[in-house]
Amino acid sequence: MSDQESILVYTGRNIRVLRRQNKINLHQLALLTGISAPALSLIENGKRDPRISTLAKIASALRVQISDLTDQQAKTKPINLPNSIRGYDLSSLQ
Amino acid sequence: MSDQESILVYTGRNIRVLRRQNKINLHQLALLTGISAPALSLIENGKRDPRISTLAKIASALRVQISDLTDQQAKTKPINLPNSIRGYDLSSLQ
DNA sequence: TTACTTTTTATCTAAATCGGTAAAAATGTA
DNA sequence: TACATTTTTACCGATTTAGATAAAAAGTAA
Repeated sequence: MSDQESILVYTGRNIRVLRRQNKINLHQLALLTGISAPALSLIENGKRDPRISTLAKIASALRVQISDLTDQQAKTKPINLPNSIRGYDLSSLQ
Repeated sequence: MSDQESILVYTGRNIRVLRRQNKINLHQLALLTGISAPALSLIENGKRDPRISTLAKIASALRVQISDLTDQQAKTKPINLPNSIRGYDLSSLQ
């Protein structure tokens, strides 16, 4: 043990890091998950205590395991895949 | 990908396996977590969608990471430590 | 079988999530 | 600066979690 930081805080931070690595904004993540952008904002800021099904939707959209969201020391440099398969095609989303 | 089993179902199963490996019943886990035994029963049976703070309490009581609860293929044979430090001293709990 | 323990289910109340909407604030860009 | 984008905050209503309690069901041992 070491840090005494809230699970909500570092889970939210992990989500934000992963979302920005995918270069999508809250609105786009909302479209991908079905979770509203305001709710996502609260979760990323550690101000909401999401259910595991909510975490599962986020993990699925970001293509990571739930543990990648809940691990305190998340691997910040994940899977650097070639561009062809790295991101989503969000062209259909405004 | 492969299985299409609910996160709730295998998370609940992981908790039940880990709880029984620690040889404690729902009542004792309730005392350790502050979560009522009926609530724990629902979670273990995949009938409730717990918040991550609830999962965190359970993980802490079982001395595992949250990811050990949410991983679909959990390591069923964890840390076989010597008896002296393996379990809790539950003698103070009835 | 009869006890005893453990788990499950039901009901109630309080509090929280969550989507939606709207507006405000913050951030970024020209 | 001005303008656009993004994020945050504040409501609202519907649904759900969760503790408490009690009772029913299931499991275990004698």
